[in-house]
Amino acid sequence: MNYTENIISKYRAHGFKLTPQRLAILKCLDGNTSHPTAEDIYIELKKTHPTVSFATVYNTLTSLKDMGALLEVTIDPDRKHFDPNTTPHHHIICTKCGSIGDIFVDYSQALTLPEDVGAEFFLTGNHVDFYGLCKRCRTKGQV
Amino acid sequence: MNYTENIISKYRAHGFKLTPQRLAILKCLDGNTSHPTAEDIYIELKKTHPTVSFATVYNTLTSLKDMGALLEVTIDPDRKHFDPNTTPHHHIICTKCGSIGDIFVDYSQALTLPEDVGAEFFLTGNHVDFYGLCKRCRTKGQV
DNA sequence: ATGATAAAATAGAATTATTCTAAGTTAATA
DNA sequence: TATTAACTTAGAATAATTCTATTTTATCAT
Ligand SMILES: [Mn+2]
Ligand SMILES: [Mn+2]
Ligand SMILES: [Zn+2]
Ligand SMILES: [Zn+2]
Repeated sequence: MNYTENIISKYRAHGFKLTPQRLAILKCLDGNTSHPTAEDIYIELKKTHPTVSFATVYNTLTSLKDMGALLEVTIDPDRKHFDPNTTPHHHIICTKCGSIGDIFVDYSQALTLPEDVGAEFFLTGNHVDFYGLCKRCRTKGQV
Repeated sequence: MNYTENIISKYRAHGFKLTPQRLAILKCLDGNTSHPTAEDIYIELKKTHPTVSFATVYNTLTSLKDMGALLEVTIDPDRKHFDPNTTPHHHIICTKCGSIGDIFVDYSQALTLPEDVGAEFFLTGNHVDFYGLCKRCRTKGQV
């Protein structure tokens, strides 16, 4: 069962309607590792569904988030990125071009809180933002 | 030499003017561990400088960032928070009330990239977002 | 001290990301 | 095939941030 099939059954379980727009968004997200913004998805959708609205994109992304089928990635200060891979993982962002890569390593063992902070906060999760330069941006003489 | 004095000399070194508004913003930031938003600072400034504008707050924050005297914290998906403490450190955000705490631990030793990602990205930095519940929010029967 | 001037402050307009609203459309069900 | 709650849509609204044009001022050289 792939991402889309999985979500479709979840959608049905939640009593959500399966509309062409939603299916197109799911198709766009399925296996997508580019961490698209809402606009990226909107632009992609327009190709097959020219009358689709931004509201539908945002509404669907919110539904998917609420179902736990989509993550919001908060690494870019300018806009939200979305990630259909809900396996816990971390990200690295190229500080030059903004491209985002996945890091499937569990650092939890090392990521413990100092005593004073542990007394103040009950820890529920962690996410590492890595910063770097992607291969493309390191290559000299770029266009 | 405290934060403000330090920044004042840096401002002079950069040829920036020292205006009452800038001094007030520096005073507001000095030793501030609340990770305020631009609006938080604006509201605070209004008390002593009723005619101050948002543009001045943003301009000054940008100047401070450019001078390396201020960090932008990207842990809240809804707005930017600012931090006068430029010592490398990490943050924990209460997922209920949004309060942000500091974590002065260097996890770099443990935060290494897997081979494939290391081949694609040249690593320049890291920041850990911790999620949790603050004491206040854990206390039952809150107001 | 005074004047010249580049830099900064201001009000408000503009922009951008996101959310809301009201009206028309449709997937799901019977 | 009809019913209807849920969905889609266009566009308005909101909120964070940036820009613009104008006025003001800190600094520096007289
Ligand atoms: Mn990812
Ligand atoms: Mn901090
Ligand atoms: Zn890059
Ligand atoms: Zn809290």
